Amino acid sequence: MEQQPTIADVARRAGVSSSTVSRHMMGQAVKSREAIEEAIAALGYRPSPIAQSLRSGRTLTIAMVIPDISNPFFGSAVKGAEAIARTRDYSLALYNTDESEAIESRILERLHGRVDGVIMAPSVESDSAPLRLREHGVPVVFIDREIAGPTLFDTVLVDNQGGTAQAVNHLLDLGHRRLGIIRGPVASTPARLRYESFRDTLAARGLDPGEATSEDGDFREEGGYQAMLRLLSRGQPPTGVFVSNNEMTVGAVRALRELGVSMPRELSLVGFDDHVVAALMTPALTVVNRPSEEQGAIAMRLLLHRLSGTAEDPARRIVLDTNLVVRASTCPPPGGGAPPEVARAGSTHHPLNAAPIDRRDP
Amino acid sequence: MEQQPTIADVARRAGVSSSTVSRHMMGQAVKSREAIEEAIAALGYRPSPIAQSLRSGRTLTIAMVIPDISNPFFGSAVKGAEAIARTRDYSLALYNTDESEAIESRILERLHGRVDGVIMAPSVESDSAPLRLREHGVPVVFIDREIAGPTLFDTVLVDNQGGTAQAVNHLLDLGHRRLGIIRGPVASTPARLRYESFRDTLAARGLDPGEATSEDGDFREEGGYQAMLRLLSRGQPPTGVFVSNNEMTVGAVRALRELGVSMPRELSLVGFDDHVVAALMTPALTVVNRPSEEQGAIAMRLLLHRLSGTAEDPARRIVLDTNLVVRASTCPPPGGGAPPEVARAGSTHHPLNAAPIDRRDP
DNA sequence: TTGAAAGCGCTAACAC
DNA sequence: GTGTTAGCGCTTTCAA
Repeated sequence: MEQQPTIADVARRAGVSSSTVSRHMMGQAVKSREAIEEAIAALGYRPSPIAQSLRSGRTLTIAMVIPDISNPFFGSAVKGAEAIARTRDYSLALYNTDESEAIESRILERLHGRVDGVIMAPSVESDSAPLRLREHGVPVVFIDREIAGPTLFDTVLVDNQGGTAQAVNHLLDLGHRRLGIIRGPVASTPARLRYESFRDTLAARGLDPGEATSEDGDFREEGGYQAMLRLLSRGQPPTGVFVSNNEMTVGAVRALRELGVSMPRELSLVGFDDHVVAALMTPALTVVNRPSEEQGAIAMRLLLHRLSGTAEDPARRIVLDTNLVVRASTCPPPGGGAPPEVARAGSTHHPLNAAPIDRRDP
Repeated sequence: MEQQPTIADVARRAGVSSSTVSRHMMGQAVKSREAIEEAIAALGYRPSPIAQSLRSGRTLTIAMVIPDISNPFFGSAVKGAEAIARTRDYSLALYNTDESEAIESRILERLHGRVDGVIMAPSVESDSAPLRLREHGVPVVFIDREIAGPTLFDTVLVDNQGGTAQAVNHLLDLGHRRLGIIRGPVASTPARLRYESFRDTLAARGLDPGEATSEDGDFREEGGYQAMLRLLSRGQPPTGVFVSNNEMTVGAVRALRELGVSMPRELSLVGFDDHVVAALMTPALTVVNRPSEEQGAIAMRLLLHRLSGTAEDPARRIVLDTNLVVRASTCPPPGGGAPPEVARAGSTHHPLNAAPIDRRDP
């Protein structure tokens, strides 16, 4: 509970000036090294990071501003980012926006001067707060989402279009013709891209996107639950449904169970984002998977690279590949569809995730 | 990209001294308020948090040091803690130890002077790093785990003994007599307490704990998987198994499926910690649940209370209740056991989590 | 090789 | 009510 010793204390004890101690700390060769080291050890001296920051103008801290830390995707991304940060002696300050633009903008306002850079998933594409940060010289890297306008920021996305196309084509290949989608908040990048790509893929296959049913969700479990209920209350409910993210998928499955709709016999489901346990559900879920920890790590690397400031590179936009993990929540539609051989052609099969499933009735 | 204006810039523009500006910022009444406010707005002045910290000695940052951010329990705890912190204008710095004592101690060393307080789940009970932080005047609150010795730190635990007893008694009530446990790393608080309580509960019910089979795990999925494989390779494998945490439960279920062991017909399983999707697996998992977000929030409240420094209260030790969520992964053992009515008596049933489950074969 | 001094941006005595 | 001054702990000129 005592006062931390300062560099002046060390200098006094070693019989030198504080500049000499500072030089020693900076790795310069110094005559009185031994005495200084003795004093440092005896006093337990540690330089004050705050004072160092005030001098250097650098905080060695990166902020990560994300919509929902309890979403496993963001949890993994944070883990990946933190691991990289630590290897470079940076700390990670975490902020949760709860998908709220208001909260996000309040957080961002407070970030000036506290952090050297920001990794964020903007809650809406119309967001202008990142631009203000940028104007103040704070580099920003987008993860998973971006904002409208010219590409000014380093960005790490996944191939939302490709992933969605994989999912939709998989359903079409199985023979489904009445498709549905549970969207996310379409003001956000991934929700918009996944929705657009859903429609584009249908059109590319000669189907009328207008006939597909779609419901709004909010990227949360409850939203997925409600959306699925609405989807099934239609006169002609879809036989194949694409759900735009992991949390909503959980809610959608819950709705199916409550209504007693058999999956995949009556309804096939493909989700975006893998859950650890998607493989363990019965039926195990067919999902579009992506490297989430890697996504966070790459964002952090981009940001630290920019902070190292060697070059004024143009903004980089990195798009990571997805892969379709075909499990048991998809099959041909009730009326019959394409044969399985055709259906599964072209889809990526991930054997590790498709562990044999005990179908015996408990 | 321009230089941030300082308080001196504002003072100059408003035609006053910087102390007057400072007073205004601190909420004092000031004659030249209008001119100052104009200058602040025109220049976009924001006080430097670093400089404020250097003066005040406070960083308005709390560190949270946890073993695994991608574990949903810790994810929720972080979410709860961050929410409380933000209401008080504190930031949360997150550090992931990956269950490694070495990494943890390196992180803690770097924390001096960077944060006002620390919330942590020590990786081992013999950990002495928290004591060093404490000596340097940094308040520490333990979450979920604690260290050996006198209670010097505020601590927020769950009722590991009570929760384990609920689980074990549930299995015994169902008629199981050959029980098994998959332990966590017993150098950590929850792993030790859950293991001890497992044995104590057996003894209290007149059974010999020595006859129960136990396997070491590491609180990770892979450890649970391996432990379950070993457990089942015994001559007389248990009919009821208690798994000490959520990640290991996922691994254990995977092992059961690979081996084609039917759950719960051949083997009943109870896990500690709920997963969002535990309810969606088939069979849905019976688990010991606890309020994880709340646990993080309480830890943060305790810490901020201590920082407000009004009183030198003794350390507080808060133990949160668990509740047993009975789902479908437990039933009487193959040879037959107590009738279900008796078996389920005394267990806490959580209706929301026990949604009806589609048992039809897909 | 080293010390003295200035200054990073802010706040709090202390005077007036 | 306001300006002057000192100082939080550090690093880096500038001289010696």
